[in-house]
Amino acid sequence: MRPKLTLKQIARELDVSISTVSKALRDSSEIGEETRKKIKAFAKLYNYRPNNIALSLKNRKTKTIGIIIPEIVHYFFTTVISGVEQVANEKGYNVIVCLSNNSFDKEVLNLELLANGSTDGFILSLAKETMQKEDYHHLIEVINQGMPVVLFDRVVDEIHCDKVIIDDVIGAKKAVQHLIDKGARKIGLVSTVDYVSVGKLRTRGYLNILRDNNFEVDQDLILKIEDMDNSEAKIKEFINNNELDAVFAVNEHFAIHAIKAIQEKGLKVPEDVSVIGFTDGELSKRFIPSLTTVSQHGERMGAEAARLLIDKLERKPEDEDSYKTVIVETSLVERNSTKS
Amino acid sequence: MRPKLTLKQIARELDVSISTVSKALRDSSEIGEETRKKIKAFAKLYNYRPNNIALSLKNRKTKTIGIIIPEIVHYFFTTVISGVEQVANEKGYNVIVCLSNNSFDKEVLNLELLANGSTDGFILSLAKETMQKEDYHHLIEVINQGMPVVLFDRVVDEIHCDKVIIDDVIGAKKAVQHLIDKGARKIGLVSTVDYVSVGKLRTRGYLNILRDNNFEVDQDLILKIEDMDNSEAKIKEFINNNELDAVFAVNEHFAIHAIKAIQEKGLKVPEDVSVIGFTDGELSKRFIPSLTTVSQHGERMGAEAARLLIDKLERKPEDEDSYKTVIVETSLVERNSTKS
DNA sequence: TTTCAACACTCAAACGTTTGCGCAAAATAC
DNA sequence: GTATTTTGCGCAAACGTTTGAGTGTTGAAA
Repeated sequence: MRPKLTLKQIARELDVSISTVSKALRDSSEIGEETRKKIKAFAKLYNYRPNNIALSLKNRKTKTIGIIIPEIVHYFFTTVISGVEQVANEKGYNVIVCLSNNSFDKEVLNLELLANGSTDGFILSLAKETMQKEDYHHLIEVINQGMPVVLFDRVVDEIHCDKVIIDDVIGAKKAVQHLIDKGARKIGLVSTVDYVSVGKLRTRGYLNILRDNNFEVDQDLILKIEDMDNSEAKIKEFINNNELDAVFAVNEHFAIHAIKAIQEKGLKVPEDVSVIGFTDGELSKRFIPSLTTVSQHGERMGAEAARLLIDKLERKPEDEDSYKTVIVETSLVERNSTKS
Repeated sequence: MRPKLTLKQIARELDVSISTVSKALRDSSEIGEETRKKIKAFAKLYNYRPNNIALSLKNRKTKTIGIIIPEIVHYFFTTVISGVEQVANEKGYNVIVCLSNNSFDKEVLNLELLANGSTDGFILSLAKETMQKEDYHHLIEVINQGMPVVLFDRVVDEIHCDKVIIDDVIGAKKAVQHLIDKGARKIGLVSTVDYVSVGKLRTRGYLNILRDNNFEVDQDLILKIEDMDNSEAKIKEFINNNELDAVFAVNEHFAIHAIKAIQEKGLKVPEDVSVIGFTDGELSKRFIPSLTTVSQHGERMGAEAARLLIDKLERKPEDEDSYKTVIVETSLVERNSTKS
């Protein structure tokens, strides 16, 4: 077990100075042909690699970007990570992933950790708890210190920075319009409570498109789920108490629970009731019937976020610094839970 | 936008030396009461946080562990990350996640990156391509340089280090025995090609338990899938060409394709044919019928791996260094794809 | 009055790099 | 043979931190 080689060791071994070694390895013309060759040969033989930490300290940048997500066991977020990773690697950046587990405290902790030199900037989706508390000072503090931040998916207006979001309203409209086009008249909505911004926006899309089509809005056809744990029961009750011919659910899980409930009620999907979900995951593809969904293209979102961040990192200090908001378009993926 | 505060700046501002500031903040008794208070107050006011990079360089450790996984859009791996993260955070470690995307070259790249000072050690599951090539010199090199490594799930004997695996053979036996107990006689196996170690081991479990029960092994009842892309078609063909009363699949996807094929053939699950999968994910829980599976407890594996790694990191140099292999037990989760 | 310890603080080295500058010797010019 | 340039290399500072050793002042014991 030989320990890691440093410039100092090479210098001692070859009886030259540290700077000579450094310069030789970087092909400086200051160093003579012969010495240079000798040093490079030695370095290659013993597989010298510069120490990243020392480089980071010297250069005052780490070539690392952080990403903090609310939960990793979640298809959408993994696709985002995947997108971030691809772009980052392409541009020579490293990715460090942290999980907030939807906890405010853990988000703060992670932020502190990443902000104290470990990363050059980061990409973040807010924890649920943070959005409830509406306490963003930790993020604002970090941004004020000059650390570039890109928010994605779960964003708020109070934080000024680059953002990547989807057109939740438009996505929802597309979905509901599709249901209407296929003949649906009584369309149920299964959403989340309003402090989850995506729930609010998708609900707005639903309402808007109903109005656009001169449909009446019936509040009884709208279910807002507070607690994920009893969502299954709530949805079942909702389905049983209403005569619907279509359901728009703001995520995969709700959609699947709806389908289950519909089938248990003795009705058929999509013959009797059509169902559309939001977020395109494994589940949507593999479920029987496979789910028609609004795909949010997580990978593209991650890629956009990474591009925004790296652009900011590599721009000259204050070259121009307005904050951009990139909207990644959703698309309707038609499968078997809606009439074709 | 005020930039990050350093010891030097505090020192200049308060007209003391850098070391005084450092010592005051660390409550050294060398520093007088009054000065100490003044410095701490100032640091608190301006929210001073020591620079991680500088600390890493000084201490020669980063308090960061790396984890390299073949693909992140995969439920099992995300649960492993989740487990690693929990234990790491508990012990004050940071986690940096890299993806090899099952590519040998990217695995090597990631390894180099993480090994050059960015992390104190890492946790890795081998890329498929690496296992095909059977080329492990990059890992062996890193281990020889004294970097602690823990391998999980996809491991090989050629690499000497700590390992966390599941009892694939036993898990498969449990599954097949369960099928036999429920009366199955013609049990099909849907597995992967043998260079994927888990495929090989689960196949072995299947074969062993058939022998233990004095069943004949019929090679026609064994399907080995090479290419994920055409797995659906292959499985359909397999199901159609054989009269089975049960199927054991080595992962969720294969299991679901099997169920689809069975249903399309006009048979019912579990009444006519029982199906058991391996790996317990979202899909298994939510599919209709929900899947009976062998759960591999990814979270527990991640936690174990992190514990092994951190133990090694915090042990005195060469306190004792044998390599351990931890086996995380699988358990059979009975749901609705098998007879009860 | 001298001696010495205690106190409160500063210096400087170290972690592993990079890089502008300086300096000697060799090579060229006059 | 002297003056100047070129060549080849080393010194030292810097990034931000920690820490043992050193220093100067004070106060008390001898």
